Amino acid sequence: MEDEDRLRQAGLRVTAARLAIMQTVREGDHLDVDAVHRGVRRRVGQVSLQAVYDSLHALHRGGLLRRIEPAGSPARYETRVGDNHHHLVCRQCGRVTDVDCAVGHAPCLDPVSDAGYLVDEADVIYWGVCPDCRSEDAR
Amino acid sequence: MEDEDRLRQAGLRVTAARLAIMQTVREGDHLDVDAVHRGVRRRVGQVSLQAVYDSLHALHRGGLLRRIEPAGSPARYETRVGDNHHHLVCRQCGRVTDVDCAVGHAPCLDPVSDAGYLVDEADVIYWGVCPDCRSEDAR
DNA sequence: TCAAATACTTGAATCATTCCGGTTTAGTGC
DNA sequence: GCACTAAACCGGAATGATTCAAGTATTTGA
Repeated sequence: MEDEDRLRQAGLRVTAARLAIMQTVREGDHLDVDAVHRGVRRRVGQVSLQAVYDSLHALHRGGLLRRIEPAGSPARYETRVGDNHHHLVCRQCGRVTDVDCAVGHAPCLDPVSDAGYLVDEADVIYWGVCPDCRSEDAR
Repeated sequence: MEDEDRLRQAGLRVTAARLAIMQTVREGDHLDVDAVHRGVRRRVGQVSLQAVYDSLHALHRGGLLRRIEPAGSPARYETRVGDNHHHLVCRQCGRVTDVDCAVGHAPCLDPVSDAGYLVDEADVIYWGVCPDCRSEDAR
């Protein structure tokens, strides 16, 4: 499905900025807001940072984008939604890499005990050092 | 083991402020920095917020405290370290509740594929609505 | 085509956290 | 017990991602 339709389906208006955000995020690799902003401007010219914040929120609320926020780092966005995959985060360079979920389909949504909570999402972040930084260190 | 010994073992000096921080965090429930600060002052009088930040970092580095940082919320601390348990976080009130790990002993440390990362920690956060907020909502 | 709702703009505010330079204190060796 | 040094602590200022606010522009569907 096209971004345009996805936007409409989520009850959002279609604007050049939003389409550019979707493209930018899709082609990028877990970009932060600033990187998205740069990408959007490269595509469609002047767009304010606040508009990017606004739209990212709207797109996230509408389920078109997933937002991840590793401790101590600004928020990052990706287009892979709905499959509840997980993330590897490099402690040194901050790079984020997707990992599939171990436990099947709509997985990892069930804690051992839910303590009465109504759970709707699980965030799993593996912290470590990425291959590049490892070889960097070895030098 | 006493906090005093734990501090020394981590190569940290023993101060009234630090002991009070340990106590406060132990008796509290995933407190944020401000709450720790209030608790410490109740116990030992004037201590600066910066000292609390400093000490919490030192204690975290020394492995005496675990730090959790759910997206969009200030950092919180707990004394339960080393067992890699997980957390339920309430979307409405921000409350944090411990959950044991599903997968045994030193668990959840192995992603399906590590993509070449050297993984040393896993953060698992289940997002939902806590019992209190649920009954609040039902009203 | 027009009105209403939504999106975008600029500019300022917020707030947790960090940085800095100076002062005090705990711990060690005498 | 005393002095010395490194670690802790202090107040104050800076940072930086994010949000708020109020006005202007654009999309949409009637």
